Amino acid sequence: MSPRSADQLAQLRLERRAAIVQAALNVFALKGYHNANVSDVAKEAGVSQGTIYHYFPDKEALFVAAYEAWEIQSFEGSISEACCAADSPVERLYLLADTVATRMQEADKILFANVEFWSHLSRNERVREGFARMFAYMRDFLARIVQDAIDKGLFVETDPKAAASLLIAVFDGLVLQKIADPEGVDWASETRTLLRIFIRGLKKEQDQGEYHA
Amino acid sequence: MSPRSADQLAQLRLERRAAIVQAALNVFALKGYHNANVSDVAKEAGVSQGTIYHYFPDKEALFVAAYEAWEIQSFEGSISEACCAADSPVERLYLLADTVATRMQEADKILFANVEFWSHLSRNERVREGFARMFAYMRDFLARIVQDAIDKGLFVETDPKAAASLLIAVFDGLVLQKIADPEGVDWASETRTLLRIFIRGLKKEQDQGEYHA
DNA sequence: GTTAATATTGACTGATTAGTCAATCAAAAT
DNA sequence: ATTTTGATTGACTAATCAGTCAATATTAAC
Repeated sequence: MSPRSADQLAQLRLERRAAIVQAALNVFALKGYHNANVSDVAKEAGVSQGTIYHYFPDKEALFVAAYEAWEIQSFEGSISEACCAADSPVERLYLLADTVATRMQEADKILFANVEFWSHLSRNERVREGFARMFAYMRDFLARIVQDAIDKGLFVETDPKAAASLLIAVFDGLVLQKIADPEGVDWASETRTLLRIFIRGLKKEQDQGEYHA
Repeated sequence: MSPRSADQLAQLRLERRAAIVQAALNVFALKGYHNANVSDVAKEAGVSQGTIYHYFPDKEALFVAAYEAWEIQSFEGSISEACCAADSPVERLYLLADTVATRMQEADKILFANVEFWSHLSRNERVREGFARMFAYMRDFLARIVQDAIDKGLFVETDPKAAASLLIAVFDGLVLQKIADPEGVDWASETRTLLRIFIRGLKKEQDQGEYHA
């Protein structure tokens, strides 16, 4: 009917591909890599199994694509934005924690995806590279905030990258606890408590014997 | 040849079972649940595949047994001992961190097992229960130390269980980072830095602007 | 020494599923 | 209208592997 340009076709192809990736993310996150069949992904995406293999050479490539989509969805978007709203570096850390906590709470699926992906870290080179890239991105992002706080005389002298690593480690650890006991982790409160302790541990001037928000 | 009592036989049976469990732990930890075949475990244990099924009803039961063995190996033994050596609760925390760090460093296998087991948390009820039990054990253990520190006026008033959860979370998170980049995590130093920040964040009386070991 | 009971074996099976391919369809170009 | 190009399909295959079982070995009991 309506004639389309080559651009439009390429666009359509990208959209179809994106739909498959999104379906793969949903299915892998829900069932895990090994329990998810390629035909499950095809059904979820509303295409046939053959079509999947028209866009991806094999199941592993599909998984990696889903992993990268998750990576982007998780970090490139809202987090970095949300974080630039606050003025002081300390406020920025709190805001960042809140944003992460909110995302974690609303996207249960992603929690599972998370661990599923982690379990492939040790076995899939491309996943490992993707993780390393994402981790470096997050760590440098946080490290800049910590460095800023040090420069402004708010934090004691410390290695900002190490501090950032530790912050990320805590969030990752909380994710695991949430998976083990979904009702037991109150994200909003746990992350705030955590940050309060952590920031008090880094602050130069401190109230004696009292927390402060 | 030599006659044996029923007790000795039962003992032999237990030993054979333990050998299979240990083999399962090695194989699952190395290859992951889905990539490890029951026949691999049999070969590692030096028995036939049929024998495995004489001791365990199915692969999942074998996995859970391996998980529980790991659980016990990881925590019941050296950690609680090492931790009771120190006098002050703060020293006890440092000692505990060192012990865990050492164990993590020497047992690469267990790191992988760790994540492999985590990835089954969301899908296997028995693994989830085992994890919850182990987590509660560790958390209560740490919480008692924190409570002790609060009682002695060393730490500010805080929820000791929440503080303990956070400590565990950081260690778990560091494990993940270690898996993603095995060379990048210097356990001894990272865990000490972590604890220094954490303890300073909890301490009542603080040096202003300086860390102290 | 004979029998009973239990442990062990490894070849086999039945089910599952990643990946293929010949046939079909749809759109674009001529 | 016809051809060409590429997307789509879903039935099919080839391989894998958890779990079985009839046969065998080992030990205990009598």
